Amino acid sequence: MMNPTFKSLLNLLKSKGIRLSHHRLKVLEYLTKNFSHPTVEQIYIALHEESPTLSKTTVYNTLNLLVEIGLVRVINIEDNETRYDITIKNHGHFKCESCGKIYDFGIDLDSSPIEELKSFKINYKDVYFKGICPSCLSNIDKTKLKTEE
Amino acid sequence: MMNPTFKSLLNLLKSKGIRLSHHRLKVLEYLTKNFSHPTVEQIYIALHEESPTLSKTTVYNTLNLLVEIGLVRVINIEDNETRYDITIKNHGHFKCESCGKIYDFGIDLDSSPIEELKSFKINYKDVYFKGICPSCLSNIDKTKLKTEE
DNA sequence: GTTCCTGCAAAAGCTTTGCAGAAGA
DNA sequence: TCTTCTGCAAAGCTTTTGCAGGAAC
Repeated sequence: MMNPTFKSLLNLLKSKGIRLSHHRLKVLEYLTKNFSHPTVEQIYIALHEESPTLSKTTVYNTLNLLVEIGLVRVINIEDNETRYDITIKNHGHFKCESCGKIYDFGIDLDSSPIEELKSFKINYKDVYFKGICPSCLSNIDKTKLKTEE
Repeated sequence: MMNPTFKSLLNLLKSKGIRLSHHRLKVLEYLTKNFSHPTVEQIYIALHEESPTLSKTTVYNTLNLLVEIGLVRVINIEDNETRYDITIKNHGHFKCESCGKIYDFGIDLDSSPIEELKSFKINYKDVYFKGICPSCLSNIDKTKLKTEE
């Protein structure tokens, strides 16, 4: 049930003096099971079904808390939606402008440091790409073929 | 007064059938003169002084229009502030977490395409870094020295 | 003279806040 | 028991919208 990674997360929270309340655990569990870069709304809707007493305020509070202690990253790929990501490893985010899905991709910006920024202290690096994903590309092709028939 | 770049911008707008109204020109001019990645608020406050009839709605409308036709880029480095950038050339944005200033830096992600994304159609690439800028770093050092005196 | 733009006010979203009651340690 | 968390409602922001009057062409 409880994988080692999840358990180590809980220990980290405990060590910071953060109470492992029912709702916080639910939010954490959701994030570790769904790497879909969810919005607050998505998390709330999903968890509210099984925990009807959960409020959106608590989802906000919990996410802000997790971001603060560095367990969760904010994804600002779009200006009208804030998304959250629990994956720690270095990666970029690609958002499909057609279906809205967000894909992770590996990218290592540390291997060749940027000369211009050598006297800057860099704490976070975000890479956001936008475009059309392969699945939507092939759908567009099909639509074209149909139209041209 | 009107540099060639600015003139070519106007021609581009004309060619798209966009009217060169007084307020639109003011917003465009502001963007070409201030590479400070301003927010809507900053543009509004600056221009409202000389053009008191300018409304915030028009600033929003104009910026959305310019983004739509690809003349201006949206910067979502922070989730509580949308910034705008008229520079076309490829560059990343560094935001100082201490003073809030945004710095441009050159970065070329096209030279080594990402294998994982070879079947994706990529339309936009954004690179956002956060940390502390040299100026704030030296201030922190000075403060430390003072405290330790 | 048309068409499009602009400003105002209101509405729509999203996120935060204050506080009393509930739950965790 | 004491501290912290939670939910509700309200407030605070930013951004969008509807519409009548005004400016651009």
